[in-house]
Amino acid sequence: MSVNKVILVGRLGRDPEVRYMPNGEAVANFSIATDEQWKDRDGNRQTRTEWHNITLYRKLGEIAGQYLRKGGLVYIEGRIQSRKYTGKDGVERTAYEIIGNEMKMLGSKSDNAGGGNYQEPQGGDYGQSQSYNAPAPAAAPPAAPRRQENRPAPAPVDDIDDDIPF
Amino acid sequence: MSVNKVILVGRLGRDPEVRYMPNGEAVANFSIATDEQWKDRDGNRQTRTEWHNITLYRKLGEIAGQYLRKGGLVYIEGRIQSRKYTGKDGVERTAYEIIGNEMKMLGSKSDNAGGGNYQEPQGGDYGQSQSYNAPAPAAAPPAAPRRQENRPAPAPVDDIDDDIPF
Amino acid sequence: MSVNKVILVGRLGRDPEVRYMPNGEAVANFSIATDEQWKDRDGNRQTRTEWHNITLYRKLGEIAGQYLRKGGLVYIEGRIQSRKYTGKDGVERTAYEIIGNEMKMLGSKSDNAGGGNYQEPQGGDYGQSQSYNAPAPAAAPPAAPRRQENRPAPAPVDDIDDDIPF
Amino acid sequence: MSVNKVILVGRLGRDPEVRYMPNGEAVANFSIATDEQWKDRDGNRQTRTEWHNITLYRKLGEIAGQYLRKGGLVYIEGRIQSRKYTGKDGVERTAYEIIGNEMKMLGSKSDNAGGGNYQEPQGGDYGQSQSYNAPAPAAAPPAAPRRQENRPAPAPVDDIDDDIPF
DNA sequence: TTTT
DNA sequence: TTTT
Repeated sequence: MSVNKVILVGRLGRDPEVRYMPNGEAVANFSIATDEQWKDRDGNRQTRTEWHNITLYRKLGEIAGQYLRKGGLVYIEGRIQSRKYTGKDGVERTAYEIIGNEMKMLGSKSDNAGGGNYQEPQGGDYGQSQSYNAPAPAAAPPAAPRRQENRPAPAPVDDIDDDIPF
Repeated sequence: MSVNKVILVGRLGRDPEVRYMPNGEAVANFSIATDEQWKDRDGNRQTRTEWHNITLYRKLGEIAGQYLRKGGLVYIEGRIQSRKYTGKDGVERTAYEIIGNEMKMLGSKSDNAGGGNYQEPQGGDYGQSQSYNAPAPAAAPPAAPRRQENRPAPAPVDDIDDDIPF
Repeated sequence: MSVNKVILVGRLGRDPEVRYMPNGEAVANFSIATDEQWKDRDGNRQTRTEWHNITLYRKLGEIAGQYLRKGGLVYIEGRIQSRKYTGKDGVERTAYEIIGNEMKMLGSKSDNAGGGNYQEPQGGDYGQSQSYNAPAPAAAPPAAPRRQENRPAPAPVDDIDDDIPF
Repeated sequence: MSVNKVILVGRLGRDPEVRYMPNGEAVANFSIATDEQWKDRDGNRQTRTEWHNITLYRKLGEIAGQYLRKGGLVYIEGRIQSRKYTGKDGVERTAYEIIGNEMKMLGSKSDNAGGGNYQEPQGGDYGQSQSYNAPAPAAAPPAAPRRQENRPAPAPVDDIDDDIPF
């Protein structure tokens, strides 16, 4: 009865952060930039960058952690989701994020590499069943950390679900 | 080089508010609900409603004011845009909204009517050139109010761009 | 590395036809109309109707058979797929269809009803894992027909994969 | 009242062909490949390539002719449109194409270059008002050829609207 | 915080 | 006909 769909193509501002929920499922967070350009009334070219906070769960989150890199170009399909939280300053705010259910690495050349000993070093597309997509389980410490092979360990678990959302 | 696209189908929580910028161009604001449903681990059906703040400029804004109504089903295509603002409490927050560039009324029956003496009383689709879409001009009092025929006058101009974004 | 996505909202020209593959999985076929309207150079309003052939597999196909009806408004998300076939006249042609992986019934009122003794008589949304979506298995006779409760039996199995694609 | 939207990201099989209508407006034609990959029941990785015929009118068509190149990665947003035609063999067929209203060059590196003396040698995004998009004017000889600077002249005009659609 |  |  309703549709909530977002399609983004943009570049990562940083490498993804991958954390694990108590049940061992991965949660990857990163943000991507999209730019819009237009000419103002004086004919001057203007640019505006929008940063989108992306959250990928489970298998997609793991793949993001393995293959996506700062500066890489990525296609994300998902939905908009808001979340209320209270900051360190005691102020309630609303955070918005994109919960992705589809992710495809674009830009075949240098960016988003990752290589390592994986079979898909360059590009690929990955889907996730919408039906598995329970809304925004809060990130939490991993039962079994499952360290990534070719990148640093995820942030310490006590950093998770801190007061700043992204 | 990047894509920022949102596609929503949902119902309006209230009638649109239409205001006018100094140059006489319309700005319509309203929010629409999308629902997602899933089963939790106990097999219980869960529902979550997300409210999306929509902004339509110019011709699209005028058409929204004329035809869209609380409860009506609408298709919106646009882009995500954030905006920083400082609330009455002096706290800075970020508001997110969807700047629509396409709008189509769905739900042929009672909702979204409007009828009046227009030729398209029921449904219709309306596009807007992306190139006309300068990013988020701040809403402002109308140079020439151009009252809507079949709905109440827009909110008093001194309400516009107040501290609460939506 | 690539994206092939179609989003349609339109009305069914006929009730869906549901057939079954040898393994018992459902395949629903129907077409939906989309209209575009524009003004020609003389200012006359023109309309053009495009008919889209939709194919839904498995669970989505079953749900379509149960709930979608001629005239009903439906949201379909999927991908474009072509298929070569040779007609009765011995001529090879290419058929295009939309393989849907998401379907949502819109238009809450009379259309698309179905009612019966199902829990979701009016609207609802249904997803399908992309990963289950093997490309276009040919439709075939059912191993176990599983008659639909509130609609006529599917077309005789020897009609399936005939020379005319839709 | 309806939506007909296609979003594609894929690579061009050849350089675009640009022709001109009698009124001097450009029409660019090219096809792009999208791939889907899945594992069959034996766990073997399968690939299927779909070729999409793209048509871009006016400004978008000119930009495509200037910047898009064989092998380049491109984002296309548009609508599905069918067209009946009779081939040399006297057989009537239906051709499907995507009429694009948005085009963005992706893949910043080598592909899609074009450089020349233009200001946007690498990537960029270009929109087109939906409202200008009259359905499929037939391609025709140019009133004023307007030769492209950095590519060969368009196909001879008597090749246009021949019996084979793409 | 990305990229051109 | 592209690409990895």
